[in-house]
Amino acid sequence: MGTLNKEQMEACCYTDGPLLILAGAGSGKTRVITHRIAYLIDELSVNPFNILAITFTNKAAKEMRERVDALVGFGSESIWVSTFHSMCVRILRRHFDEIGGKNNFTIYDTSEQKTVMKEVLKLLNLDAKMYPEREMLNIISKAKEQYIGPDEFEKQNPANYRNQQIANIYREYQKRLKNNNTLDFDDLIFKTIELFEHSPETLRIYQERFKYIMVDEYQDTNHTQFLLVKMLAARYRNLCVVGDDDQSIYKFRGANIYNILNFEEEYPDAKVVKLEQNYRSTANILNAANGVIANNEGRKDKRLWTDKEDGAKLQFTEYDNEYQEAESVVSDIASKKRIGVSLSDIAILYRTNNQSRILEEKLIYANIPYRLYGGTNFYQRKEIQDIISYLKVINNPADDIALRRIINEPRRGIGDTTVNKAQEFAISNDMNLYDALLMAEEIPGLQRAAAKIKVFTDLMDELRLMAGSNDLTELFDMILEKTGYKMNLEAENTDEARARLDNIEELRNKVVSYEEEAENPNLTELLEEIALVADAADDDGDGNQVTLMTLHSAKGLEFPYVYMVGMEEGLFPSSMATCSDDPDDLEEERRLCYVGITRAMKELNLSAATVRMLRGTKMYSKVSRFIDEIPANLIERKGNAILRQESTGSKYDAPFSIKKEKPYAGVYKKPAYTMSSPEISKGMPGDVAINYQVGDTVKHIKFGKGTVKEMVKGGKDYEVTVDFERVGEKKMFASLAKLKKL
DNA sequence: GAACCCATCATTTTT
DNA sequence: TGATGGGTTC
Repeated sequence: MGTLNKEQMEACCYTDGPLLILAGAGSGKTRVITHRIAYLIDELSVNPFNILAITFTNKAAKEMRERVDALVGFGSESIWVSTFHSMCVRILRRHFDEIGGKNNFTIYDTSEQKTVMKEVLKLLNLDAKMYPEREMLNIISKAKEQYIGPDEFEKQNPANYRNQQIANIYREYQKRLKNNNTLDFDDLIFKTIELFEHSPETLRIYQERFKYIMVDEYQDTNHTQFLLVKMLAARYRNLCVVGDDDQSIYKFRGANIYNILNFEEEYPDAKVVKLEQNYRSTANILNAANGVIANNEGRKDKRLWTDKEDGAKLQFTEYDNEYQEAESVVSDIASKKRIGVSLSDIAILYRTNNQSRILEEKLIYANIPYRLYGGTNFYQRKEIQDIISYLKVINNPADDIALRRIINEPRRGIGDTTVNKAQEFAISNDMNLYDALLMAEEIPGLQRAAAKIKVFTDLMDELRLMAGSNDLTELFDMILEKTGYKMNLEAENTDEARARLDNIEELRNKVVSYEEEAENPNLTELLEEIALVADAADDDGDGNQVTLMTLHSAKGLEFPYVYMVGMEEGLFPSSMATCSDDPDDLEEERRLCYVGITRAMKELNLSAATVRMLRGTKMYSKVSRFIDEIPANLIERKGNAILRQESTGSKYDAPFSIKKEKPYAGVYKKPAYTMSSPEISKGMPGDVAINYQVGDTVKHIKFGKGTVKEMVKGGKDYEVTVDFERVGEKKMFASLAKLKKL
């Protein structure tokens, strides 16, 4: 594992012109990207400043940044490693004014979008039953993903009353955002494209800057992201996209699988490299995954292989009901624990979040610690939103939504009637709510509340003054004190109030750590980080826990032991997909199954329940078709599943409607790659004289002094583990790290 | 402004 | 089944 294999190297060294890396699950994709960046810098002397690496999640960005840091000697800080959204924010902060915006905009999250939409519907006097907020926001989001503004929306859709109304809603919604000096998530990308279209000079700046562009998880990009990348790469065309069409599972959120499938049509001179060697799973697991995904049509032709051993067969058990299933999974985990398996090596994966409940119950009962991913976000809690709203109003008084949220929180006698009057006045005078409050005395009908309003605006003005000094932790504490928010909670003296105080404390910690880390801490950037980096609670190092998560959130992760529960028709694949007339919906479920299977390294246990309580009613389901798509020689069936296979007169209707045996090539193995191709090794990193060994003190250009702990030879490179005085242990490649013996 | 009742409606999620 | 939201009542 020390070096790159042939294809990985090929992908690493092909740097001029468009490149598509089809990276199968577990094929060492991140390694390739990071090594590619290192190669660009160290071997081709590309200025790190000219490199852009785009990821989808902050987590991925962070991981990539760390790995690049470890590989690249110097200058890695000037590489842009960022998500689409934070990249766009960074660009818009400098140029939004060129298309009539303000560069100090704030970002609205989903709940704020919803509030805006409610107001829009009220203003337009539309029935929320006919025009539900959620659906409206969805339609707008889909439009924005297609780079369709309100006017185009009206033009492109059938000219009926409803569509006209929706276009009006869209227009009004945008107007509100603009008045509040805010953008929603989709706008970040939309407006950046708009900026580039409107101002070719600005686009040119970024084209010149980003001479080398890499996009990870390319199968997850939506249309606007595709457009954005295309614009940026248009000049130098050094565009490298990495992805796996078989792992495209985010269609529902706008991902367009054709971005990756048609990459070669978009870029006819594109080079394609396939990474097909899997380093993660046993052969049995891998071939099970291959067997399942082979049922999809219109995929890129590729087949994962491994030189690992067959390993244990997959297990499938059908239980009577979901309680039995959960209990059995948990007792299995308990026995693993007893023989010394680390709980952090175990994951339970399911299709829908609500399946976690029973599992949690049984885990708690069995006294097995677990970590649940998903669920309510920390930032969605009321108290957190409240405090953030204070920060938002201080930062951007035009933010009506945040203002309304806190104007009477805690109670200060400014009720809905008062606020509504002020809001009406604001709208008819084309000003924002805060400005209206400042002149409350002159607003008819507000004289009585004016005194209270003044106390509030004075408080906010005072806090805003404090924000100017940029001592954010102090500002945070002042908000809690001066608004009485903290006092109120303390006075409540309930468990709930104490939990809220704890959450606020946690938010405070985030502010503190932001201030410590930021180069130039300021409120705008803090809020941006909160909006953009709202990942579910940081991993607290406490490792020995079972992981519970949806199949979706498991993408990109791996676990030695995996349980996939709820393998039932109607649940997985979901009934939405089985009933859909778009066959791709079913294929997407299958890809999700493929993702799930390929998370497992050593052992994969699948299970189903014959009867399951679903939405208050008992559901009798057939076993998931995906179980039958796993080649029979790779899987052992237990429980009801066996009864069904053996006796035709089952109590429930024959679960296996699709029983025909699919032709299968059998267990597929390739010998491990041996490096011999002179063509590939030419100019590769690796011809560095190594004059140090384990125990020596060495110096790294960035990390400083350290001691060599371990050197693993692989091919012509060494993977060196060094314990640095300042930053602790790091793994790096001898050829790239350029360590000097002291 | 809080407490309560009824109706409704349910995938997947990041930014 | 159970969470959520709107509307009503005290």
